[in-house]
This record gives sequence, C-alpha cells and structure tokens, in this order.
Amino acid sequence: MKNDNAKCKIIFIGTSDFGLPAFQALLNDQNFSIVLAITQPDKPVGRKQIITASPIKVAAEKNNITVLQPEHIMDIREKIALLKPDLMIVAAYAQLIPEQILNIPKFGCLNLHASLLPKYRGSSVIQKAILNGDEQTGLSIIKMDKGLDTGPIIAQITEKIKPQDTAESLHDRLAALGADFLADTVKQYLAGQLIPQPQNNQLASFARSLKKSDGLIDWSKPARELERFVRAMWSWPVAWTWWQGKQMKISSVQSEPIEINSYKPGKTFKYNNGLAVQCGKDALIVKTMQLEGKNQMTSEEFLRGHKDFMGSVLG
RNA sequence: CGCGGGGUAGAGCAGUUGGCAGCUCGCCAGGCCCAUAACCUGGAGGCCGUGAGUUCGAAUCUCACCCCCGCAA
Repeated sequence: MKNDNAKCKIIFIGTSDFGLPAFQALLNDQNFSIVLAITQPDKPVGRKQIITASPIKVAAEKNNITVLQPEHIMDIREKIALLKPDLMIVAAYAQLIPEQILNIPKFGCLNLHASLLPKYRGSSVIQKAILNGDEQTGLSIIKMDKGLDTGPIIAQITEKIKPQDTAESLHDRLAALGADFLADTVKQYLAGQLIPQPQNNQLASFARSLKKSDGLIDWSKPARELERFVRAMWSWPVAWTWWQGKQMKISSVQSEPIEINSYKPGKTFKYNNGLAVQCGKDALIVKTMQLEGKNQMTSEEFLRGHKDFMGSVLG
C-alpha cells in the first residue's frame, strides 16, 4: 500500500465538462493525489442569471479537493508553489497560463487538447474539424510551453468523425476517451517512457473561439458546406438564420444535399413533401428547426402552423 | 425585479369593436383503388396554463401567479 507521499502530487486545472472524465479518472487512480483544483470563478448562467459553479468545481468538492478560482491564475502563484506539485494538468481552462506558473511543478505541465496538434490550436477545435470535413480528429497531450497549444507532443490518439457527428456528440466522445488516455499517458510520462516531440509549426492552424454571430448561416455557400456547418455549430451557437425579423435556428438538416439550383439562395421550397432551402450550390432539406420564442420542432410541424413560410427567403 | 415572444383538440397554429371554439396534420370508422404517405364520406377528441376581478355574457378586457422559449451572460 502506497502512502500519500509516494503518490504523484497533481494540480488539476480546468473549467468545462470536457475535462471532467479525465479529472475523474485521475481522482480514481491510486497512483495520483490531486492536491488542488483550479477553475474559473463562478459565473451567472441562464435566463435567471444564477451564479453557477463550473463542472470541475462541483466534481472537486464532491471529492473533497480544495478549489481555487482566481480571476487571473498569477494571483495564486505563491499558493501553487507552496504545494510543491509534481505535475499540473490542464484541460479546457479557458485562460492562458504564464510560464512562471508552468515552471513550478517538477515534471512540468501537461495539456489535454481536443485535436491532432499542430492542426487546430485554440478553442473551437472540435467545431473546426467538422466544419472542414475532416475524416478524423483526436486528442493530443502536450507538454505546455508559454505559447497557446504550441508545446511538444507527448501522446495522441485519433477518433473518426462520423457523418452525423455534431460538435456536441464529438465533444462528448472525445471527453470520454480523455479519461483513460490521460491517466495512462501521465503514468508513462512519469516513468520516462515518452519523449516530447516538437510540433511542426509549418502545419499549425488556429481555431478562434466562437461567438453567437458565428452561427449565422450564409445561404450563398454550397449546401455540402452548410450541412457540415449545421453539425459543427450544434449545440452552440447553433446555425441560425433570419425569417420575418426573427431568428430561426436550423438544428438539423438532411445529410445529402439535393441537386437543385433553380432559386435564389435562402429561398424555401417544397421537395418530396419536405422543406428545402436553396443554397449557393445545391439545396438542403431542413429536418428540425426552432423559431425564437418557440420550441424546437420538425419542419413538418412548423409548416402546419406557418402557411406563409414556404416560398419565403431566409437570411 | 435584465429585455422580449408564447401557453387554444394528440401535433403545429388561427381566433381582441367581448356574443355558439376554428384551420392543417394526425387518430378512429367506412368508401374508392391492383395499390398507396393519394382521394372521397363520416366521427371522436377542448377546464382556451392557474386563480381572482369587470360584465347579462370572457379564449378575448384588468390584476396576480405558474410554466415553456429566444436574447443577454
């Protein structure tokens, strides 16, 4: 039986639920001792603006792990140093960590990242992979340096992107894969079995974080591209368009575009009893949608109550 | 008290000078057809979110409350 002194002392840094399975795996592993969790401050969420703790904070408290939530992580540099951590692990923290912090742990600082680096550094990396029509993406664990997702790669695994994958479904799958992947990789890393490989900066690309407005559909783009766009924007910010001065979310479309180019982009028309929208090249069949103020529903249901919709122009 | 839309048949929606509750789809029964998600005939299905108030009379006007949703964060 190992005592706590023999365990690897880890500080876990993360905010969103992407890092949750990995965090949980570390907590459950007898080889590790999580001495501190660092996460973003509680923030108002939802229509009622209820102050809500991050998923990482909730999980940490459930496991009696101390939680710190500094505005800036530099504010707690001293506290981190006093703990003399062996390793720090970062997963979806949403804040750049300065070198002075990265240098504190004996074995440095590892980051679990949701793409195959150097492709897609940054934050909206899962969306980007779907948007670009990639066949596969994956997880990378890198040893962090002062740059944003620029550190040398320690381990990677790939994951196929399914034709029906949304950013949400792919996110959940990658997050789940992160559990064993991280725990195993950390052990091998501590055992000195993994050698960090520098990233090829020539191949690097960057995915900036998304805003609500990034979900606005440009109907002049090809249908094939917009189909990926709808999946990439789900479940946030969601692909949306304008109709009669109101926002309308397009939550899902049929995967195969139809080869019709008879209308102006954004024009709606009937196709096999379904609702089709003309795009820049070919057209898309809308499966489910949501008008602001209303619930999400199938296009069939929507059309029942909106006889004037068919034939209008969106966007 | 952040801003705004909404709650009417199983579903989606109409319905305010207050006056018998409607449409499309679905469902049930029957008919037509070689056949059908097509078409024809008939039918069932409503505490109009809840509670008060105004009125001869309220889905409709007034007040309070509950619930759903969009924005914002």
